[in-house]
Amino acid sequence: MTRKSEDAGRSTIRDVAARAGVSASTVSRVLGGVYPVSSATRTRVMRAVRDLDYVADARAKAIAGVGTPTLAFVLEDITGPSFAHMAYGVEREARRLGHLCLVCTTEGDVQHEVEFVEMMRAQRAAAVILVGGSADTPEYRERTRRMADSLASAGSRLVLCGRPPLGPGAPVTVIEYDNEGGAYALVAHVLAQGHQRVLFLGGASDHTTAQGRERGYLAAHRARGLDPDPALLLHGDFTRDAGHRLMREALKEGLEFTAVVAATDMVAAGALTALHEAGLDVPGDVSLAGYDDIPFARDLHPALTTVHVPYEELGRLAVRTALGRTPEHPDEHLLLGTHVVVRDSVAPLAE
Amino acid sequence: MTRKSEDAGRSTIRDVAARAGVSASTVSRVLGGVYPVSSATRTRVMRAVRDLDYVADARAKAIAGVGTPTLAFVLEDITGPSFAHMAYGVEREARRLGHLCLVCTTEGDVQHEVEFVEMMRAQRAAAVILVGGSADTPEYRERTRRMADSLASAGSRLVLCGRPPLGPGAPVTVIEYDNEGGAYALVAHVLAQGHQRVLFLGGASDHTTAQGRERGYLAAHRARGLDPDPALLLHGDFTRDAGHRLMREALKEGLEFTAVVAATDMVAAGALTALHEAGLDVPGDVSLAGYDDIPFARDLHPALTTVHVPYEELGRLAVRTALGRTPEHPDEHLLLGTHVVVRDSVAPLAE
DNA sequence: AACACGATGGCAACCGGTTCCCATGCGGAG
DNA sequence: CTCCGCATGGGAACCGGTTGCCATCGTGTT
Repeated sequence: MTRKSEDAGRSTIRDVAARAGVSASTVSRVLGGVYPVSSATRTRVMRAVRDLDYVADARAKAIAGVGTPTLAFVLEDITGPSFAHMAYGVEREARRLGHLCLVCTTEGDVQHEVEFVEMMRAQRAAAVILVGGSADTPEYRERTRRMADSLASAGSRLVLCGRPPLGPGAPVTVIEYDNEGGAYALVAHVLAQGHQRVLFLGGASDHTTAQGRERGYLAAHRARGLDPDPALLLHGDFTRDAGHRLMREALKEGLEFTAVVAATDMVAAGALTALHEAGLDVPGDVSLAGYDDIPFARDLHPALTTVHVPYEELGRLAVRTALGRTPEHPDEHLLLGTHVVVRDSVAPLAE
Repeated sequence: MTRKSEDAGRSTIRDVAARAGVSASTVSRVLGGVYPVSSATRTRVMRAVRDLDYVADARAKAIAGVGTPTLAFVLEDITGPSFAHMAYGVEREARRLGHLCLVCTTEGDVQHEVEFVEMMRAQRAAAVILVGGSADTPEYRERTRRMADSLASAGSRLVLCGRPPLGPGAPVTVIEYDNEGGAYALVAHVLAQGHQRVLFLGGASDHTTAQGRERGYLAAHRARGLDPDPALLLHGDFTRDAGHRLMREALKEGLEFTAVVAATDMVAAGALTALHEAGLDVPGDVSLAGYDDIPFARDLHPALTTVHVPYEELGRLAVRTALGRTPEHPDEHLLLGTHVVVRDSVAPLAE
């Protein structure tokens, strides 16, 4: 009889109006809730809405200026535990603030990133959050600055989360965590155990996160009047496999060291496996430390000494400050602190 | 002079038209690309577009029927490694197919889930992917079925990914992986090593994923004519902490067993730590196996024997089949296979 | 009984695009 | 030289909502 069920969801506000015997404006007002409508009319409208299983088209509402705001966030790889935690923080806070949350993984492809940001500008996203370290080249700054400007001119906002800042004047919000400070504290802890030759399993040498951690490594040495052997600075990337490979090579080449500091826990995990494969005991034969304090760090054997980074908090802060920005509170640049978590993988130097 | 820079991004197609001295339709056509436009006009328009830094409002395009389609996916917790991999698969495939990807974490709250699905219906999302096991109660079926119907009537699509199916007739796409089969194979492998008393660290007892794995555990025993001691079936959840706690308790209570099968690798990781804390050697004193084959499984010590689940592929398939559904290819119900990965944590029973 | 006023709800304009349909103007063919 | 047709671009309707403004109607007041 009625075509009620077959294409119900496709119905428009005018269909509802027709069925309720009122005008579209009235339906809109009933659904809006504030405008005074007689209860008889309201009932008829609500009934039509239910019959038709009507839901207002969010996109149409958006264009009329009453939509659910959206926020986007872009990262290299969502499977990385630390990124996943940032994602979690972002999503949670976005939800709390009533925002929808778009996500894009770039797999490190700059082109993807640029295109996605452009799409977000078209979507009129309230903010775009770029997550994760990067090479800090002039090209990077130029490109990122352009994205920031174009978003800003569209009334949106670029947030750099754990990414190199752009220098003064760029319309960006920057939230970082202290890589250098964390690495400094961690390496200082290792050196305090008497180790003199500590191997550093770093990331890509142009990656700012990696650089910061490396600077901390060096600074901690200098603070003790030590001058680390450059041969002990190895570079790979932030993956488990890189840690495994680098460690194996170091072992094969007969590099001498009594402790290893990895640039991330993932790297440390790979390195640990390589050490075990070589029959070495950790921390008996060699000490090992990581960075990030991913949940798994506790379950490595021995439990990994590492640096805790408040990733989830980072994500939340990113959206909060980006969205909460007002003329009185313009650009912000936050630097979150970290702290080392002492577990079992670093021991005093024997002998 | 010109107000070019200050509010550039806010410009509409009519602003561009005015600046180029043409009509809005012409601008639309130039940007659309197909309609014939003289090259002089095209140049003028493009120049105006560049000057104003104009980008068409994606929401307005969407309502006019030419938008970028969107797809949503909903999970409990994005920080779980297996979920994160599904998320990765979903996002990748969505991007490949030109879809935007909305994400929502529910933290297990059913209300969130329902509300979010309703929002997605309003957003006219092409598909909504629900990820992760759940209790399979009548209430679940009822609720989920309602979501499926309402999405279907709006021309959208519900996908259940690793979730209990709804029975025949519901407009859903279901993609599962074989929990029972995987657990069967894994436990069979453990039993084949001579173990007789194998402890099972399960998940919530009403959770379908947990149930499937438990069924596999039981079936493998029966296939060998064994009747497992019910005291060896422990229930917690899929977290690392549950594994740790359960294992500690089992040890304290003096439960007898020579092998442990955990319902997930996370649980296994916690259990492994508890075993180590108790001074037990794995696999010397007790064997241990996990489930999921998360990347970290290799770096536990000993490397964890586990069941590989193609999570990323699962995510991709979910979007592909949901989007590729046509009248000729209606509902699908796929069951992906798994395989056990033998590493070092399970050893033949000594003696 | 006439009048004022508040409560309701419809009309139409608008948000920012797309596209159908038609008018114009140009060039080439007969 | 006239006629025809195609290339080009404008006008207006439409997508699905919201909202300002105004007409109407019922009721309370004097």
